[in-house]
Amino acid sequence: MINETPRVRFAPSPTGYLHVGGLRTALYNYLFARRNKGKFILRIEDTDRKRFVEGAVENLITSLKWCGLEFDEGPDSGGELGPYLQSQRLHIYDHHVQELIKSGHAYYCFCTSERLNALREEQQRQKLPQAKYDKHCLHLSKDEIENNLASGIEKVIRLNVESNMKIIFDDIIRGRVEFDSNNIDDQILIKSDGYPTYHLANVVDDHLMKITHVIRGEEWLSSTPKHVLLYDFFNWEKPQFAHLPLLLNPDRSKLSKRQGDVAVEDYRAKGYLKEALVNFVALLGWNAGDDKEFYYLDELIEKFSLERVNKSGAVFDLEKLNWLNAEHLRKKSDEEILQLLKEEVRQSSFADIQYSDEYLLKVISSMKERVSFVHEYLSKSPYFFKEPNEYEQAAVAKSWKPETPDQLKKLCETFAQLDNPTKEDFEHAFIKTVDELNIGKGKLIHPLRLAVSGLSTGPGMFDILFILGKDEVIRRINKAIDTLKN
RNA sequence: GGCCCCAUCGUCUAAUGGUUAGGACAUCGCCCUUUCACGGCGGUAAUAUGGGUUCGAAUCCCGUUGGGGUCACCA
Repeated sequence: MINETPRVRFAPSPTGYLHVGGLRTALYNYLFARRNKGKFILRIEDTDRKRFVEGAVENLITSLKWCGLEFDEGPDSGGELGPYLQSQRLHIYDHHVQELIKSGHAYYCFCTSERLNALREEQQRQKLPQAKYDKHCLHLSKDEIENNLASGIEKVIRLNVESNMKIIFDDIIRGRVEFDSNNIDDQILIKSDGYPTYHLANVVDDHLMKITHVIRGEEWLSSTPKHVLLYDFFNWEKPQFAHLPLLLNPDRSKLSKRQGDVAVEDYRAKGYLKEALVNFVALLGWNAGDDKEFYYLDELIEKFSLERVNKSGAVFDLEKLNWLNAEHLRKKSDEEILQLLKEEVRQSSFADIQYSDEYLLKVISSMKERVSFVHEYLSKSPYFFKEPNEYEQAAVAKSWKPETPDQLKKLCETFAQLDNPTKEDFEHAFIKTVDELNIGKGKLIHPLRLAVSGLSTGPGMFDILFILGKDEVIRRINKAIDTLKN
């Protein structure tokens, strides 16, 4: 145990997508493995045939890889201790559960769902503290069991939990946790369809796959005593447990679909950078003990430790995610952003217009401090991609005066004389014009911005003029004069 | 309801017996500025509560309250 290389796993059920809570669990497992030179394993817990979702496993892997979490062993990456799909390990669970039956720690149960329901209702009517199976089938005779088995009636296999036992385990995050076996039900281990339940499968697989640390969500804490019992009954060494605090909705309930996006692919589709998502989710429940909040994955690996994971749940705060996205986006080089922007343009309504890299790079450097998402280059400065067709109402009312058209015409005449103007040339020409007009700069600069961009906000005026170029600027001014003259 | 977990600004968190309880997001104000941002400066804002222990408690113990999780032939 001491010098064993750590082996951890992320064991999601393939429900169709990667939940951000799942991403956080996967990330902590990954960081722990990389930090401690261990192995990170992906195991798919697909033992519920009713919940089978086509393509879910592929989708899960795609999301995980998009985030940069590469696993060492898993369904599509091989490994010595596979298969890594539980549905392909049925014979293994079957083999092990037979041992339990032999040793008396598990037993066949032939109770119908009608009897189980009646039992539960009766227990509720009596206001018993909790509903539990009454161990009816534990007391069946050998012959009865043989006959039932031979007759082929439906059966399950249950865990035989003894009463009056203390079940204690140490959790890395929560410390010592204690349960009373009287509160633990005779959990079904093998379902009537022959598939194992989570409890059996996860213990058998974690043992066989030599998992050293079980790092999972807090929702598993209350079923951990069942797992501890199984390890003891099998006479297996237990892994170390670390139950992570839950990710919460703004109302502090467990993060769920009803209150917003929960799938990694949703955030990806909304334009969040993987660096930001990973950085954000890492900080939900963990910190290095200092004030650093901006991290890349490799820095997280270097700093991560389970000992610094918090105990209490954390609200998934979109505002902070947005801020981190902006931070990560601004830290990228213009060339990196160029690639992202070209992809964004390709998927936009401007797809068939050609913009040169040189042009887009100018747009990027002028807008970089003003956007939080790549798609905002298009939505916040559409005028770099097409001429304005309408003009911001409030700004027109505020700055478009009766004398404005004539002043802008004069400005156009000055611009027209420029030869391949730089930003400074535009500025000088502008100043010369307002001087001749004997008006303040502000008198003309706002209408000019409006005429050229249709909006009242954006990069420096002369940056916009330079990026657009002389001919386009003059064209747009004339169009604005025509449109707004009324 | 039983069992289990948790409890510092609105949110994420730091402070592992001695701090004017710190930082970040958000928010508000000021500066910068032709606009909007970025940036800079500053403000509002927290130890749930009652008892202990201690010279001293956000920190340790107990109770209360509050929140969450879990009680399936789902994971």
